[in-house]
Amino acid sequence: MSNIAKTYEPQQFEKEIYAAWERDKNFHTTAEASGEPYCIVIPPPNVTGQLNMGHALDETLQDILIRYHRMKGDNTLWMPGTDHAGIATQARVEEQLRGEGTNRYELGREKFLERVWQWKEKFGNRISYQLRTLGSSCDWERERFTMDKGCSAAVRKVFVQLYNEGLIYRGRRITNWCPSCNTALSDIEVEHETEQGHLWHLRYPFADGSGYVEVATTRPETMLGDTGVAVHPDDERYKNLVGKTLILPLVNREIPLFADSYVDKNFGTGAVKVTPAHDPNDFEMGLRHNLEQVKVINNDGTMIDAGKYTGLDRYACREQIVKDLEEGGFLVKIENHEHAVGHCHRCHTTIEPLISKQWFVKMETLAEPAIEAVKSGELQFVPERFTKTYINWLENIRDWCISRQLWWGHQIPAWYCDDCGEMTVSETDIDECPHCHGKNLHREEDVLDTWFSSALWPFSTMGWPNDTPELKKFYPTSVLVTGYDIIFFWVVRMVMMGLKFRGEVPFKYVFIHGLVRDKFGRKMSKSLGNGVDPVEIINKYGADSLRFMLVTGNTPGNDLRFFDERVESARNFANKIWNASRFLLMNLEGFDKNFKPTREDLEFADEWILHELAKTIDAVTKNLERFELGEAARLIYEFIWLEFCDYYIELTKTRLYGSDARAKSTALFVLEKVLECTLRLLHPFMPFLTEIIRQKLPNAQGSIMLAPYPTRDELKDLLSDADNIDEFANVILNTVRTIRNLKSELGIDSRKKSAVVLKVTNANYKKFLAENVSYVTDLAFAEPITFADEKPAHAMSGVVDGLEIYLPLEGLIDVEKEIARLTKELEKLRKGAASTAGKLKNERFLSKAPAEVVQSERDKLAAAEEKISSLEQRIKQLENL
RNA sequence: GGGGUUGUAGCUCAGAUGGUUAGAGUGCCUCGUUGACAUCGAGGAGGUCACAGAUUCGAGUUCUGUCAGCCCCACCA
Repeated sequence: MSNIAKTYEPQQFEKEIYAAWERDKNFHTTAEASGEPYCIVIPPPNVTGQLNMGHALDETLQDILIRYHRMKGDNTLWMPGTDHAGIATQARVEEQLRGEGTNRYELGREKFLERVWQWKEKFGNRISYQLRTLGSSCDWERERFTMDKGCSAAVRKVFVQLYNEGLIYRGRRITNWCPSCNTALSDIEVEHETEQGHLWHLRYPFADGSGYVEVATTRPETMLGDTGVAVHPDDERYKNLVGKTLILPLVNREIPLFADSYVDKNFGTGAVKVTPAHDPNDFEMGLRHNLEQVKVINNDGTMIDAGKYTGLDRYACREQIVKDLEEGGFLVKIENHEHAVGHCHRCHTTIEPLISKQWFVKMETLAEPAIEAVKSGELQFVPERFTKTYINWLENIRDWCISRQLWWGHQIPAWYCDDCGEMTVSETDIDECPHCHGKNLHREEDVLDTWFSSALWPFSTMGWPNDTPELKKFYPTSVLVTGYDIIFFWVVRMVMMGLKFRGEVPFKYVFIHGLVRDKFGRKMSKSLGNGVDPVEIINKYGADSLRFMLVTGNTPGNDLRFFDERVESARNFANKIWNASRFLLMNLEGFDKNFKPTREDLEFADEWILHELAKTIDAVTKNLERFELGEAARLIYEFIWLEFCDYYIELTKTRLYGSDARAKSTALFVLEKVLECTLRLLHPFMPFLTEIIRQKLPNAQGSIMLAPYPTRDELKDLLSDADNIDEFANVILNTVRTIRNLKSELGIDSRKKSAVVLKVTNANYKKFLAENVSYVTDLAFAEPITFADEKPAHAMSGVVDGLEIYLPLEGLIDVEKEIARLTKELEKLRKGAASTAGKLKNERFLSKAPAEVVQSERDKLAAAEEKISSLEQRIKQLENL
């Protein structure tokens, strides 16, 4: 049993343990299993590539909650799966094809899709593998994919119903178009960035030769598509000119000068050139004033139907146009101008607003209940501040463009009849037009926005539209864990669809985390090359270390920085646990595993550590329930390292190495009890390490992940009901610390034994210290310790509440230095006492503060005064030497 | 133009419900090789909690404003 390696080597056991868990079906549950339902559906990673650090954080938080609830006895389900990520995945495969010197059009839709499915197999499997490496306890038997049969059926059902209810419509609209991805995008897929641009002032002459109007534009190339110039109706400068006709320079088209209140009188010249085909606002104005839509920019970003400019790229055209305008005398001036430009959030190409026929979801009626759900508290964000972001967005929502000119995705179930021209939307494939019974049908080529299927994820994964036991048991799910960056993309849409199709929110809590950044605080990205592969970190430090690092030192909703040093620190913690366990296992050898001590067998140190353990269990549980996972982890860390290892283990050594068998058995019993309990407490955070160690403990059976989460109650037979455990422990610990300090000041090796004299002033501590003085000896290497009422003449001294401590060092101390040291300490004490005394002199404090606060201030002052006077005496004594 | 968020030790961050002399990790300095652990142990230095007001007996914590950084939303050409 003691043939346990000297250092923690996670590579030796993590994979094996995970395989065993999976083999034993420890992750699996059914709707029929007992316990309160607790369910999380995974935010499905994209099959575009591999898991990144952001996923690692997301999965770790989920796994902690899942493992905690599973141990608590809940019927716990973690539903895994992946997302087809339409635009992103298609782009990756197209990139691959480009490398092979071909493209999707050459391949054709069917062959191309085969290629994407191959890609999906490869990367989907890699993601599952990576999730396993992390220790994620997903129910793999239920793994889903947004384009699998069930999810696709759900998509169809939802689409058709929304269409039939008039909530999905097809329309010719101006939409965001990415010339590189060659598809329409929704508004939130456009990222606006401030760019330094120019404002070109142009001169448009009147047809009658009576002068000109000056317009300002940031996009001169669009002037080729201008079909009007607008001014504000109240603008005095133009009042008499409205209705006149202008000649569009270079094109020589006649266009009207008209009035529209959209125009801002104070911007530029107060006159706007209007290009209905290439600007959303102009599009609206064009509709209001019946303007022609002249399309001059093509889907690929080149000019079309633009005379000599035809075929030029939009930016090359801009240059040429400006040159030509200048030559023609139409350019007035060029100003620098900062403005926001939209970019495709996938490929970062500048967006081109274009008119095309697209499919939209009407959002307003879907948004209302989603707002209500948050306001009523049915749905809660953690941290709460994201509620505001969510509501604000929903209240200003616009229709959602859901069609994409891609091949990879859910093809829209609409058919056009070439005979009668009617369109039919159908849940099942059709080969005959229901209107004219014609057979010449062709299906809508567009696919749906990826997020359309993701929006159904919480119920499509549970078998909807069938009425399954899973839906009954686990919907609504307990919590959604995700980053703040996809609240709009995903969270709101799930809520809307959940409410619409299930009549209930899809989850009760939305637990939001931040982004994982690099050590300089930059976003991890492919272009910066600063991404860190979680699997590499796991190979080096172990999954437990990575998990622990990710969950500590951050609070819900905030970003965190990734450092190797922080993983190292977590690994060191794992090593500490490893060695503490090794210590116990070595000592356990050959001992009676069934021994149970009586209450009388327990000594103070035992009572203290059990008391601390119970406090830690309470605090950890409370923080887990509040989603304060980092705080919970920190509490366990402190308990294990500072209390259990640094103090308690040291205090058991006398008994373990002594000859009293009963005392040794008692110490071993408590050591094992505390360690075993702590392992269970820690298991959600560090699943592998806790499993392997616990399996080596004699009294633990079965997998730790199925063992109960520790409670104070399970310790009740061992817990002391004394209420002064903390106080007495402090007496010991403060005394130890003071002695160590004194030794260090003197340059004495901390492990070298030194004589110590204690003058105990607090009567309550006298008996306690006399009985437990060996703790001071053991922890501070203080021996012999004698109790005295007199102070030794030559000695270093220290004062703690209730006693004075002396290191007698005949002739060894430097009196001057000692006086200086004590004086410094005295100053500190006086400062504290003065502020306390000040408070106690304040009438208003005495009358208004709660009694217990006042009392504690009094006690504090008394203790401080006692210390001060004894220090003062000590200093005086030294000065008289 | 709105909204959010951050500002605490050299660095990275904790500090529900206001109540000792503000903490951790890491880095730094001194010391330590025999029995769990150098992936360690002991000790130490280091902070007027961004700034200014307000509320309060009492503010890192609540409120207002200022400054600085980051982020999101938004149709001013």
